[in-house]
Amino acid sequence: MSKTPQRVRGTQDIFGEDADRFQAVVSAFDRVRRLYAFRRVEMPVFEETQVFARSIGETTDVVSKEMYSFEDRGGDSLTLRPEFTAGICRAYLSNGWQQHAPLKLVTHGAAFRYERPQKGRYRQFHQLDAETIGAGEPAADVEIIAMGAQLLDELGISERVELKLNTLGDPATRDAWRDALVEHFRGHRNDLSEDSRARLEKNPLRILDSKAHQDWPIVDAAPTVDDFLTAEASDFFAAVTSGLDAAGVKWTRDPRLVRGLDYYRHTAFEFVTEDLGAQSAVLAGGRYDGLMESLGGPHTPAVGWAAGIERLGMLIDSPWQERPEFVLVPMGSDAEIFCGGFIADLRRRGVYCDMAYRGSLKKRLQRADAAKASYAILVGEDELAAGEVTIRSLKSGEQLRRSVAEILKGPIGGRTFTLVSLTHGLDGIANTL
RNA sequence: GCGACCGUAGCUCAGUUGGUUAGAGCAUCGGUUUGUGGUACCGAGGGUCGCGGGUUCAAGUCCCGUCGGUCGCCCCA
Repeated sequence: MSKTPQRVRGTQDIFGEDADRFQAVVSAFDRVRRLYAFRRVEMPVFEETQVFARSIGETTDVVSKEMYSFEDRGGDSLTLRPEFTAGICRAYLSNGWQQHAPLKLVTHGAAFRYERPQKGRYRQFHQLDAETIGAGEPAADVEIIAMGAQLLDELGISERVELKLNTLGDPATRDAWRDALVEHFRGHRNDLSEDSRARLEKNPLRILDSKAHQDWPIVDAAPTVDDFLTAEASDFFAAVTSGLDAAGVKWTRDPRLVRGLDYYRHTAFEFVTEDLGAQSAVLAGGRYDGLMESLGGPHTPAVGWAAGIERLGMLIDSPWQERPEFVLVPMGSDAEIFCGGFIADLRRRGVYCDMAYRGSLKKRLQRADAAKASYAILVGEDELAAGEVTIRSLKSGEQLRRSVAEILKGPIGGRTFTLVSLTHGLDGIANTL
């Protein structure tokens, strides 16, 4: 057993291609959210425990077992955010953001749940989050789902995911449906799995997505929400589905898709995949019109979703790795000093470059090659004496001498000028100076 | 919290029915070439075989425990 500190369970050191994947997901998210006119917010990583405890209501198991809660030095109970929604709602209430309603927001970052790690599931994980607060119109549901769909499309994984959609109706619908479900499952109590018999008392809606095969016939025979939809709830769902159709977002109805908490109303949706083991959801959300009230605020309709960055990162194609255009290769201490200044000049002009400052010339060129740079810039005594550098194409091996003064003639920020003055004449690049 | 499987070099792994001094590839460093990368060849460093106990003449190998990892169950706000 090593004496050095180890990574704590369920955390990740994300490096290399995984880090590139992470960044690719976040970049796509930021691009798409701008297209939909969602504004960026940055939220605290921790909140008073009650922010999350009240948002998840009576499910005390989750509060006590699955939240990262701790006392600070003043004795206050704080909790690392297990998700973004509750914190954003708290901010909406405490900052008077009602004045901006309907407010379209996105954020992303780390979230924390004390769970057993498995594929696509970590204790510190990372989410994208989108919320539209203060909008009760079905158009808000359509817009935010369409944004999720476009994100998945731009990530190139729309073929690997499917949008499942359901409605939970309004409170009257939900209560009636829930009662009917309980009655139905009680009638088949002895045929249910052990887990589902326990769920019958704690969270009967969850029996609908039971993984136990023996439950499936009973689930299939269970009453669906459609039998209990009020006229308003039915109209709302019809507006959402026709809006999605108009937006060209493909969806399938999943009458078993539910949310356990009472504040969820109407729309529930999940983009699911079969490529992530037991974790099928990659982007999921719904309308949570009752949440603000459970936090003590006024009735405020809202809809949102969250998506796991790691899960999305696992699904996308390997992203393009950024590579330097130039690697400087100084030979000798005078050249190293010169290159330290020269590379700063190049970088101020916006050129992505790096310097190989260790080992023999051979080693330095190997490093330039390993970095997948396009060109190496060699500087030794000859070059210094002449006020020049040698540009070597790492593709063709062609080399040319270039005047330092000419390269640096262009303005700060003059990236194109600098690139051309370095590379023209190599690899068929014409001199356009 | 429960279950299954897995822990050997920095990484990926091999290691025979238990049998001498535990191996390979990749990576790292050096050399063939002290101013020329990708390819090739040569060499070097790097391991208390996760940890503890047991069985045995002998344990990387078998048994028990423990810690860690992976996957699944529960849960999924």
